[in-house]
Amino acid sequence: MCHVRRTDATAARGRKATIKDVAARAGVSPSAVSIALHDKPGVSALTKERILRAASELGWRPNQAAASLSGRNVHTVGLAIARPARMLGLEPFYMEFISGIESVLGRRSCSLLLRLIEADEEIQVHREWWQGGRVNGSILVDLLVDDPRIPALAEIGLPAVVVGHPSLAGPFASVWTDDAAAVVEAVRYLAALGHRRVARVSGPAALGHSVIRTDAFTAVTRELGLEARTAVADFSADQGSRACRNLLLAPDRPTAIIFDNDIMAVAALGVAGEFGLSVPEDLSLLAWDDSQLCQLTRPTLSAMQHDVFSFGAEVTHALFGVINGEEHVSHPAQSPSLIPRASTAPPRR
Amino acid sequence: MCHVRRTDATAARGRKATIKDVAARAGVSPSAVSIALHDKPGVSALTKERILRAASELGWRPNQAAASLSGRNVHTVGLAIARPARMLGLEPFYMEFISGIESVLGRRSCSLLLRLIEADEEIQVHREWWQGGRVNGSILVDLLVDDPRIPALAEIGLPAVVVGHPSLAGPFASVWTDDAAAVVEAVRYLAALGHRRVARVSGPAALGHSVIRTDAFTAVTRELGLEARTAVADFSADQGSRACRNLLLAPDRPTAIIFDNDIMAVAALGVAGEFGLSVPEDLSLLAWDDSQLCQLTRPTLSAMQHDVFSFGAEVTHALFGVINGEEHVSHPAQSPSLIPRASTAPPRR
DNA sequence: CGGTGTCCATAGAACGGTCTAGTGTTACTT
DNA sequence: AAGTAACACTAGACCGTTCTATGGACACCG
Repeated sequence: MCHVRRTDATAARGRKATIKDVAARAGVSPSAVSIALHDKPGVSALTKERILRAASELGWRPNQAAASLSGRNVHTVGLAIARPARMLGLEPFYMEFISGIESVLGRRSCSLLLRLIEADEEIQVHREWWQGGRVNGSILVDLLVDDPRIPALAEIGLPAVVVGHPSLAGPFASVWTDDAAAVVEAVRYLAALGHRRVARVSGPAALGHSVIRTDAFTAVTRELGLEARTAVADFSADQGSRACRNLLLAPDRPTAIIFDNDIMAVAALGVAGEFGLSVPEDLSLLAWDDSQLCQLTRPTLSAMQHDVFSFGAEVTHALFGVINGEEHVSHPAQSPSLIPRASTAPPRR
Repeated sequence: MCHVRRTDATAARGRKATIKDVAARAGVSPSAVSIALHDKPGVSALTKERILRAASELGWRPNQAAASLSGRNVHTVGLAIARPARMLGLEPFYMEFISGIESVLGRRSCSLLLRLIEADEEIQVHREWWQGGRVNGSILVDLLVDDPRIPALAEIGLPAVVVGHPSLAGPFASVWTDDAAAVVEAVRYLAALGHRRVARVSGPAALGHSVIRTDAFTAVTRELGLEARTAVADFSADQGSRACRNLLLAPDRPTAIIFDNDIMAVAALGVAGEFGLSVPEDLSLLAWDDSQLCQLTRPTLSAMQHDVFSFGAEVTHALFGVINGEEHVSHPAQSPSLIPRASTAPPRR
């Protein structure tokens, strides 16, 4: 389809212009064109102008594949995400994260190679990308405890940055948020409001950061002498609701619940309604990964806020560090901070 | 910096294995390796096995850049999205759409080249991608009325599929949902419930589908003799709320409002609360682009449902059609259909 | 035994750039 | 005037594949 006209010269040949066409039109050698294009010393200002004019007249852009082949830089980084499609759509996290990545890539005229996959395909995909020379490096997300990707991808020498605590990252550089500190802040806040029975709905237990948060939650509630309980879910509204129901059905139901993302917290608002509990009087709810979603609900949701956009940008920055062989790329990103809204309050006496 | 071990041979040479290394190890010529890899006739079963073993021992994958350079297929399609980062995060639409795209790409071991950009960069990005040989084709979204991308990208011969009505697509193939029919269905439904004053909060007026929906809305409300009003917003919660407030402040406020996406509809629930109006008794709300979001709120939101995942898949399918030079690729996708939930009901007398 | 296929395998030319090593010209030094 | 340095530009190798043309080996046929 799309019957279209082409610019003069390309149309005539029926193919895209190449560096040779440009060289011919400007009356120089291909080398000169390459030099002119990259602003390197070696051609006079006059010639350069002539070359660039010829290039734009022919609508020529250097073929990236050819450039990569000699130049060694493919101007691309890879990201593979393994979560069910439906869930991905709803989670604001990834899109914001990707936006952050792009904000750094754009400045370097690099692009993101994206793949949404099943978890067991990921090693394969990165192998293909790296060994096939499609990417300069990759970003690894959703790290598991003892993640099989770490040894496998280290083995093939993939330059990568891990999004997660260094303890999960093996030999890779990593950028992480201090989840433990954030959990402590959240629990202390609820304790200060007067809550004595506090629960938490976590993400999948296999995820590295779930474990880190769970450990921190256990430690800090013990330290403060709180009654604590954790239910495991998978970030989805469904499982979040179910976990929440189970917690509320227990004989001594908690007066405050912390959720590992905002979707589950939003879903919990509905569950509270089912139980005839009013938020925050009967039940305080505290979300994680604060997105605009938390401000859309009534009551608005208190949340542990996290600048996901900047986080993505920092991770990408770190990846370029790794690619360029810099040392000491790993570093913590800004810690999530508590944004109190209308869903948390002292418990009813 | 990921100090890592490499597989034997690559470590020794300090670089990735190439087809020559594989050929040498298997004791054949590079051509034979290429033939074996692609399952083409020309090598004996025995040799082939030897070659594949050598390849896997060296961890070799064909370099995509080199393959593209001769083979002409870059196994990549492009997608550039121009919306502010924050908004993208919240809109479930794009992630689901991308998931759908991926579901088709994955089967063909193609990848998606993604860029989040400012609107005025888009032509430039596609030029770069296409003329630089980075993509085999692109998907164009968020079509405007008289979109400048259409002539510009047709001119350079980019194979592309437009997401939107053919009237917006110029010479390009397109895949679209019948928005006009959906608007009619929505309005008829509200009219059948007994609503006589119906309003609509649209997306940006420059968007092609906003215009199509607005025209349909105007036509059908006139036909049914309803009092109709349209307010323009930009899909964001903020502007959605504001538009909703303006509608509700009018002397004869509407008893039902249709929104062009679900974010704005969710935001409107809050606004209704501000005004002391209960949904759906005092005010019916109908969302568009039904995502799980609509089921998370209380009351749940009635919505025009739209299988965005399949839509993405169909568009991608069509793009492959265009790339392969097939005719008659354009076609409508499934029309959105009404999912009545708790936010719509007959108006209070 | 020469002719004709068939099968296996290879040589070598693309593909479209980048980059190094070089050539030729001019200007400046001594 | 010879030497040299700076500059403008080019030839050609090279990156890692694919693909076409071709060659050799072997079997079958008349």
